[in-house]
Amino acid sequence: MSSLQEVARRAGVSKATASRALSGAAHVSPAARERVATAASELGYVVSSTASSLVTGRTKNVGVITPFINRWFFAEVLEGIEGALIRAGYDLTLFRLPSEPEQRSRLFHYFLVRKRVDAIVCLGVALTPAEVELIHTLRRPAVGIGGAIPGLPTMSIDDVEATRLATRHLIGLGHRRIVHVGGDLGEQMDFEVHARRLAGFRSAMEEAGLDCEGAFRATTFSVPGGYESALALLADPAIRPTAIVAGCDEIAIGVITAARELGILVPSELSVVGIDDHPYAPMFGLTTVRQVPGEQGEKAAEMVVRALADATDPLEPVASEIPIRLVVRRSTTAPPGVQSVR
Amino acid sequence: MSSLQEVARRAGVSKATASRALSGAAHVSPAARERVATAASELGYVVSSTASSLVTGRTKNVGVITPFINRWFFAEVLEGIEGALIRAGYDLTLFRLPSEPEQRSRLFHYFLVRKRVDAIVCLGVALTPAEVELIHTLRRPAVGIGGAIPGLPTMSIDDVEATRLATRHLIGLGHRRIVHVGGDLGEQMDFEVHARRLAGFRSAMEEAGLDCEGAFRATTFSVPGGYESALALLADPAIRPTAIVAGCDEIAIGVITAARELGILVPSELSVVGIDDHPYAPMFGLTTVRQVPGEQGEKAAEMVVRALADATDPLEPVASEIPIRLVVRRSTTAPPGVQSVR
DNA sequence: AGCGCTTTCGCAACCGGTTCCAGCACCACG
DNA sequence: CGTGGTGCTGGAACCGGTTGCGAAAGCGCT
Repeated sequence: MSSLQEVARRAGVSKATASRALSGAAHVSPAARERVATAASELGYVVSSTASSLVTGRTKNVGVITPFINRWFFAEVLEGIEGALIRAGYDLTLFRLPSEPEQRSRLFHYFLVRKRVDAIVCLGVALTPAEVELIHTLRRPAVGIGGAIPGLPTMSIDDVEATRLATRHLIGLGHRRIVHVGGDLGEQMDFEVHARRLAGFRSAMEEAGLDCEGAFRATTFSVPGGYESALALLADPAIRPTAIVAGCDEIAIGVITAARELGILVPSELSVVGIDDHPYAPMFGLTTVRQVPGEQGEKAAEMVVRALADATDPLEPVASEIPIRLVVRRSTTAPPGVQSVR
Repeated sequence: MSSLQEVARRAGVSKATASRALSGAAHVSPAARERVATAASELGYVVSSTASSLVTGRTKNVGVITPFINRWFFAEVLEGIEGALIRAGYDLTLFRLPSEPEQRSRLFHYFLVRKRVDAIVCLGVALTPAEVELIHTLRRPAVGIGGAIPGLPTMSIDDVEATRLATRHLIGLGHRRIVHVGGDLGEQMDFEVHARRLAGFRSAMEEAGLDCEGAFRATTFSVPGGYESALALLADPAIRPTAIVAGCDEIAIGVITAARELGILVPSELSVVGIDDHPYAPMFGLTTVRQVPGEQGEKAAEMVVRALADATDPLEPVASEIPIRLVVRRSTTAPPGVQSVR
C-alpha cells in the first residue's frame, strides 16, 4: 500500500520525477527512470486511480447502459464491449436502465454526469433528445448500439433489410402464404426494432405483390413466445402459411418446435427463417440472417476508446450499419407442390 | 460543473459545513442545512466521486469477476447482483476473467488491489489460496458464487444434492437404466460443478444398488451439446436408457429435441430430468431441479454491501447453500412396462 | 450576572497523484 | 571565457472533497 512518495524516496528522486518516470513519456534521464522503476516494483507500487483521475479528470472507465443483461443479443454485445475495453485499459461499469423515468434521469445525472465514467455506450437504449443534449454538454464520447440515435454515432444492423432479405428468400423459393411472427409492437424496446423488422417484411411482400393482411403475429422475443404463437397459428390447416419469417432465431426455434409437435414437417410442409444466427441455429438447421452482436459491441467500444485517446477528433454522429447476410440451412425450401427453383 | 466551494459560497457557509450538510449526518443547524440544499439543487451540484473516494478510501464500487457473461446462469446472476448493488447505491464494475494466468494475476493486482473497487464478487471463479490471501490482506469484503471457496463466504446450491434429487426421482418412478448426460470433466469451469453433479448421480444410483458403468456421457453445457450427445446415445435401441439425468436444462432440452427427432416419445419411452428451471423448461414440460440464479446474485451482493456498511463485522467465511427443489412436469413418468407408482 | 456545557461552524490539513514553472548543470558555440 | 540553449529535476500549486480541532455562539443553571 505504498505511495508515490515512498517510491520517490527509495529511488532518491522527487515525487514529480517519479510520476514522470512511471507515466512513461517525459524528460527523465534513463538512469532515474530505471531507479524509479525498480523502486516501484520492489514496493509493489500501483498508482491510485482515484488520485490520478481526480487531477486528470479521466477515470479510465466506460459506462454501459442496457435494459437487459440476460438476453442473447445483449449479453453477446456486452462481451464484445468488455473485451475491447479491457484491451484498451479501460474498466467497464455496468448500469441496467431503470424503467421508471425518474430513476432513469437520476442514473443519467448522478452516475454519468459526474466523473464516474469517461464515455458511455448505450446498448438497446434510445436516448431522448434531452439526454443526448446532456451528453454533448458534458463532452463525453458516446455511442449507441441497436438502433440510430439522432446526434450520436451508432452501430447497428439494418433491421428493415434483415427481414426483407429473409422474406425475399422465401418468396424466391416460391412461397406466397407467408406470415411474420415478430415482436409485439406494444411491448417493444426503446428502439423500434420490432416495427422495423415488420416494415422490412411488409416491404418485401408488397414488392412481390403479396397481401400482408393478417400476415403478422405478435409475440414475445423468445423461444416460448414463438412456440405458443406457432401452436395457435399452425393448428388450423385452412389458414396455415407455407412459410414463416420469425423476428429472431429464438422465435424461429419455438416455431420449429411447435411445428414438430403438431406433426408438420420442416421444411417440406413449412419453411422457417430467423434473424440472428444464434448458436442454436445450426442444430435446428435454421436458415437465418446473420448478425454478430459481439462484433458490434467491440466496434462501438473501440470507437469510444479512440475518441477518448484523441480528443481533437470528436465522434461523427453517423449511424453505421453493420453488414448482414443470409445463411441458408435446411429449414427453408420450396412450398409443397411447387418445383424447387434451384 | 459546480464545485462544493461554489455551493458553500452561495449558501453563505464554509466548504466544511456544506460538506457536512450534504452528507446528511453531522451537527449542522436545520437552517444551514436547508440553505445548502437549495444552493446545491439550484447549481445542479453533484459530488465528485473521485475526490470523495480519494479522501474516504471508499469508491462505492463493487467489482464482479466472471468467466462468462453470455450464459444463462451467469447473466441471470449478474442481473441479480446489479439490482442489489444499485439499490444500495453502489456501481458495478465488470471484469471478465482472463484465461491466461498472467493476465489473471494482473487483473487481481492492478485492477482490484488499488482503490478501484471496495469489494469483490466472484461469479463462477474458484480463487487460488494466494488470491484469497491477497483479498484478506487488503481487507476487502468478498463473496463467491457457484461453489465453495475456502476462506471466503460463498453462495451456491448443493450440486451433489441436485443431481441426487433428480436421479432419485427417476429411480422412484421405477427407472433402472439411467444415463447422466453432463458437463465434460475436462473442460469444466473453475468450480467442479460437473464433477459434483456426476457425484450426486452416482451416489443416488449406488444407493439404489444400480450400476453406473457407462452411465455417464460428457458433453458441452448447452442445447446443441445435449442434442448431439443424445443423438449418439439414443440411436442404438440396444443400449438406450429409459431415462436421462441432464447436467442442466439446456442439455435436457437438447436431449428432448433429439429424442423427438428420432421418434422417441418423451416421457412414455424416455424420461428426462434437468437442473436449473430455465425459462424454456415449462415449454418443454421439463421436470427439473429448480435454482434461481438471480436470487443468488442478489444475496451475495447484499452480503458485501452489509459488510461494507458495517466494517466491524467481517464476513464469516462460510459456504451457504441455497435451497433447491424438484419441479415435476411432463417429461418424466414410469418407464415402459412398469406400472406408474403414483 | 457569571459560569460551564453543548451545539454549530470555519480553518486548515489532509487524501495521492499530476503538472506548471523555475532552477540548475552541462554542453556547444562564438 | 562568456553566453545561450538544452535536458533534468524539484518545489509547490493544484484537483475537490472530508474531517479533526479549536473558536464562537447559544443555552440553562446556580
